[in-house]
Formats: sequence, C-alpha cells, structure tokens
Amino acid sequence: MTGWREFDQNLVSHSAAHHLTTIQFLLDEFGYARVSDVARHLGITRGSVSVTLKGLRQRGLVIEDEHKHLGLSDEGVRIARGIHIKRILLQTLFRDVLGIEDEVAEQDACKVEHLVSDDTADAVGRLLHKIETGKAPQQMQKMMKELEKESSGTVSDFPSEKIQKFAELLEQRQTENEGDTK
Amino acid sequence: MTGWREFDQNLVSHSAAHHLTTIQFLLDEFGYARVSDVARHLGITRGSVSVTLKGLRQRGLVIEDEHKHLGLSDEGVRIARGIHIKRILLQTLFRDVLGIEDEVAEQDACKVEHLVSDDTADAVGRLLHKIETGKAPQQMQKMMKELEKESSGTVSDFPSEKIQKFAELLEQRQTENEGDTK
DNA sequence: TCAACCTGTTTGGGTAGCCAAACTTGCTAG
DNA sequence: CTAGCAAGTTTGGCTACCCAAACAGGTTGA
Repeated sequence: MTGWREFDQNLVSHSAAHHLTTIQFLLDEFGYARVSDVARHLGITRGSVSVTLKGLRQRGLVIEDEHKHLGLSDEGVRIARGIHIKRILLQTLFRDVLGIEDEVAEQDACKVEHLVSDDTADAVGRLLHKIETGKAPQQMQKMMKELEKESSGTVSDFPSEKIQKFAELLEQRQTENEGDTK
Repeated sequence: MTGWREFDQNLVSHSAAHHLTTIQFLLDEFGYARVSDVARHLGITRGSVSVTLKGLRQRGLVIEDEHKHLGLSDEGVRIARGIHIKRILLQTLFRDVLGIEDEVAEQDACKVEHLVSDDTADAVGRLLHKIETGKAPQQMQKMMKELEKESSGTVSDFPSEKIQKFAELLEQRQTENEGDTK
C-alpha cells in the first residue's frame, strides 16, 4: 500500500495551483496582477505570496516585467488553464449531475481540482458533454431530477445505513474481481 | 475568494486519514495493529507513525492497550469508516461510470477521499445505487460503454480542444446564472 | 521638499509531515 | 544469564506553508 503519498508529489501543490489560477484570473479580469493583488484575492499576506512566487518564478511558471507586474509563462498558462477547467468540470458534475448545492459543489471542486488525473477530468468532460448534447436524455434527466429531489438540504449522517450497505457490496464485488485477475 | 484554504482545515488530514484507515484495515485483516505494522503498510518509518499516532491518541481517535496494540475509539471508527466508504464510492464512480482504468481510479479516489463533503459522497452513492438497481438502464449503460471505448488508454493532452471549448461554455453559462440570482 | 502611504522583500516564528539515528524496553535463543 | 533483536520513542534536520513585523523603494499630496 505505498503510493498513498503521491498526494503532495503532484505537478503543483494546492497552494501553487491557487496562486497560478489567481494570476490568470486577475489578468483576465483587470489586465494586470501584482503581488498585493494576488495576496488580497487569496486572503493571505504579501510576504507569503512573495515567497511562494519566488519559487514559481524559479520553476519558470511565473514571470515578472520591469514594473513588478506578474504574468504566466506558456507552461504556467497551461497548468493554470488545466486546473481551472478541472474545477469547472467537477463543479458542474457535482452540481448538475449529483444535485449538490452550488456552494458545496464549488468548495469540493476547489479542494480536489489539482488532484484528479487528466484521465478522470477528461472523462467527466465527455460525460457532461454527452448529457448536454442529449445523448442520454430522458432517463438520465429523470434520474438527475430524482437525485436532486432526494438530496434536499444537507446530509445529517454520512454514511446512511443504505449507502453503507451498498458500499460494502461494491467492495466485496471488487475483492472478488481482484481474485479473478490474479 | 477566501475559503480556498479550507483545504487543510478538514476533520482529518490526508496523513491522519490513512493512519486511521490503515489501523482499521489491519484490525480487520490480522486482528491486531502495532506501530510497526502501520509503518510498514504506509511505507514510512516507525518514528513518523509514533509521532502522528501520539497526536491522534490525544485527539481521542486512537487507543492503545497494555500490549501496545492499537485500536480506534468510536469516533475513530466512525471517521475511518466514512473515509473508507468515500474511497469505495469514488473509485467505483471513476471506474464504472467514467470508464477510468482501475489503477488510476483508485489513485484519484485515494487522493480526494478525505476532501469531498458528506453531501457529495452521499449523492455519488445514491447515483451508483440507481444505476445498480436498473433505474437508468439502457441509455445509461450505452453511454457508459461509449465512454469506456473512447477513453482507451491515457489522455495525451488535457484538455483537448473539444473539452476546453465545452468547459468555457459551462463557465459562461454559470456566470450568466450568477447574474440572474444577484 | 518630504512625510505618508502603498508595494514588495526579508526574517524569525509556528505547524504539519517526513527521515535518520540514537535510545529504551522487553522478549527470546543460546 | 545475557547477548541480540525487534518494537517503540525521541530528537535534530528538512520542506512546505502560513503569519507578523521590520525594512526598502517609489509615488504623491500638502
């Protein structure tokens, strides 16, 4: 059971991910981004941002012009865009397919956006696209509506009896399959 | 845009989550769990485990009998079980609904299991249960099969042109909706 | 002109985790 | 009986983040 520590050995950390996407956001929104702007937007001190960005500059992801205005390198843009798209896709999945309240969906997406693999994010995108283009219309729509109705408000106790039993079933089935392929 | 730091302000950290679920696993599997066993299973040193478990003992999640055999308190069991179930549900979602290769699905689930909200996990469980019990049969099945075919192997470049355009559409739509409710 | 202000950087302090290495304990094989 | 080994703990070091506070530079209003 090694491999669980791949957690923090990602392309970028949670912190770095937010620094990058924030710079991109500020550029799109206001046309410029400075250390203070990033700090304000992230709710941390200028000092912290200064130190973090020094690292990201050394890694060649963030650049700075003569007026201390920040920018992203091609690689930086690529990473920031990837993370941002993952966030959108996950949030949409949680909210529109699973029926989660928007705020919770956004928070969950924000927490995991930089952790999910490209493969998974891509599959989420394709699923959403299929649903969008009506390739899974009536029954899917109906199912989603039902899900939405059920998930009214907040779950009081996780896992519920039913879900727990179901998860145990899934686990058992998985164990059996592992036995097959071995 | 504060709130992005809820990341590490969860009930338990990624590390703690794995310590707890490992103890539970060892108890189920072998009937006992010691510091060394946990260390071996997690692939880290006894020293690290010792220190971490001291904290978890102080928080009342882990207990220890006179023979240095580890156990979980009621609260510890509750947390470990919750995380474990989230992992199963997410892994199943990624693998069986999104068509992700099992190993990747497991890794992704492992990375985010302790981060997703109870609400989201619960909704995933209900969705899977609906699919399971045939409440979204033909078209869903067909869609899943198609997804599986498409996602042959690993995504070379994320995001693809198509997914990126789609994500932009989703984002734009979302922005408009925010305008409505404001 | 120059004090006040805003911006950015540096530094010392704190937490969380990891490792390596030294130490303590207790059991067990000669 | 004791030497040796395995298990657990402690300690010093490292990285990654955060903050607060001190400091350095540029702009600007009076």
